[in-house]
Amino acid sequence: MENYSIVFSDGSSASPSSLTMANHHHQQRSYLQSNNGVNTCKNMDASIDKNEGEVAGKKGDKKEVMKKHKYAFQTRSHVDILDDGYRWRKYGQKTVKNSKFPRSYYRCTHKECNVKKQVQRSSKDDEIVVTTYEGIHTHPVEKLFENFEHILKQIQTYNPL
DNA sequence: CGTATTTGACCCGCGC
DNA sequence: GCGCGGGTCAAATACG
Repeated sequence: MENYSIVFSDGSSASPSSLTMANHHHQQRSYLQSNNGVNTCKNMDASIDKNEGEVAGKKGDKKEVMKKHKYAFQTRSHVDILDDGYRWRKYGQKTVKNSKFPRSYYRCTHKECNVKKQVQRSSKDDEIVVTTYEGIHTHPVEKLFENFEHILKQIQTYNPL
């Protein structure tokens, strides 16, 4: 878990003054197999646990050991939905224990792009929005402003797989 | 009319 | 086995 100070340049309402990011390196195959490829983000879960309670693993494909790219970060924002240039379709919402705010589940609307993300507001500090990305887009962004894309690139640069 | 959201049902893993 | 918590499906609904 490392901290970054990133300031958005457009000054939009979604602009975080600080951004904390947790990442995970899934280099342990034995771990993957022992869990049927389920939860590959032990470190990230632990870091989120401190803030929000438990985060369950996702059901995975046990046949092939595929890499799961999962990135979680939290921003200070008054809006839940950060426009990162992609289009997301909401497919679920669940209440989380130990949190008065629900968690929303989104999927990338692009065809054959299986990227998912969760958005969850902290119950303690309702200014904090925790966003979890899973997967890598198989297509370019459509939108012009690439603020968040830029941030993601920075994250991936700082945390090479 | 096509697409996105809402929302309860459903599924699954896990602990008791 | 059953209940619980978390994640997803899908039918109904909303919206342009």
